[in-house]
Amino acid sequence: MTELSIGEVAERTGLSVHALRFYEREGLLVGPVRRTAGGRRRYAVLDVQWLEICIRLRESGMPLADLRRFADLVRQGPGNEAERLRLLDAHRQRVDERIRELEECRSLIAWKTAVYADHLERGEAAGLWDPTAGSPAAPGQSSSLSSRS
Amino acid sequence: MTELSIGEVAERTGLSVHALRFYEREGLLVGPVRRTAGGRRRYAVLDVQWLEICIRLRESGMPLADLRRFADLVRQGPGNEAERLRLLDAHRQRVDERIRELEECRSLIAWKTAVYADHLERGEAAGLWDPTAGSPAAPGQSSSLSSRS
DNA sequence: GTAGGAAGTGGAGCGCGGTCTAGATCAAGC
DNA sequence: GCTTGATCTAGACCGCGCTCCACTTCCTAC
Repeated sequence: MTELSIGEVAERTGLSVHALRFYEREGLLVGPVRRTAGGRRRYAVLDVQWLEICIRLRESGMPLADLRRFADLVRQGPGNEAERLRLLDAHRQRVDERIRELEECRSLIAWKTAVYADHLERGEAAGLWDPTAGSPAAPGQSSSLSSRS
Repeated sequence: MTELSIGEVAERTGLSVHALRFYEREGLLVGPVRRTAGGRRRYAVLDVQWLEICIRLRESGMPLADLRRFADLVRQGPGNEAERLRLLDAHRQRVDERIRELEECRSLIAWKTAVYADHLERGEAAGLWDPTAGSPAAPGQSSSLSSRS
């Protein structure tokens, strides 16, 4: 049983059957999926592996349009590897940038949670609103973001 | 000139004036923004600081609904710090999770770009399709994702 | 006083990434 | 044969986060 039904693929990839059909319609798959005599889809191992790559790229924020572009390139066969590389590399850079951004946000959030945790530990009465209260130092440039919240 | 017009706030926060009005309508701001006699918004420093927090939280993927909930809590004043903490902390955890996820994706993408770069360096003739070709080891569990692309 | 630009309001529209519906067909088990 | 459940297609619909439109009002400068 080396080929899978759409339901089985949905189960093991985490995509819904709806999403699987949608991806196919949108040209995100490299080859046309094989069908049974009755018209049902039969996914080969390669199809599922490709889907797993798609899922990773999507998870990391690649828009469907780029994913389609990548699938188009692969579908065209050898000869356009430089373009595939550019596409993936540009995406990797965006992912790096996004990670950096998230880490910055994370540090602000962590600092604010520390302010609250500290406040709660000292008891409800201690004032978050008192600007002179000693609280953990703020990260980044701005140092007075806590006064209101 | 300690208060700013909506245009000035847009310029320094990077939000559009449309978005600023939208955020206000959606209850994402803590206090009602002051108005001039003629009805124009005048943003105080605190308003802008709050917006900067909102922007960070949004950037890091907090949905507007949660942001509104947080604004509601702050608006209600002292006494609900524990809930604010829970909200922020839950978000921080999601951000951490997201960073982890992105890093995993990044390593797959980096590996695939390495495969392509390697291929191009050896010249267009070398086969990406040859499963026996020595290529950098794949990260994670799956080791045969390259054969198709 | 009038021109021009910024800002006001309410509400429609949009781009993305799916999700769901309707109604038909297929396939396995009794 | 019949039921049950998975799958099929085409196309409508949705939630989110804005964005834009139409039209009015305000304000500054000439």
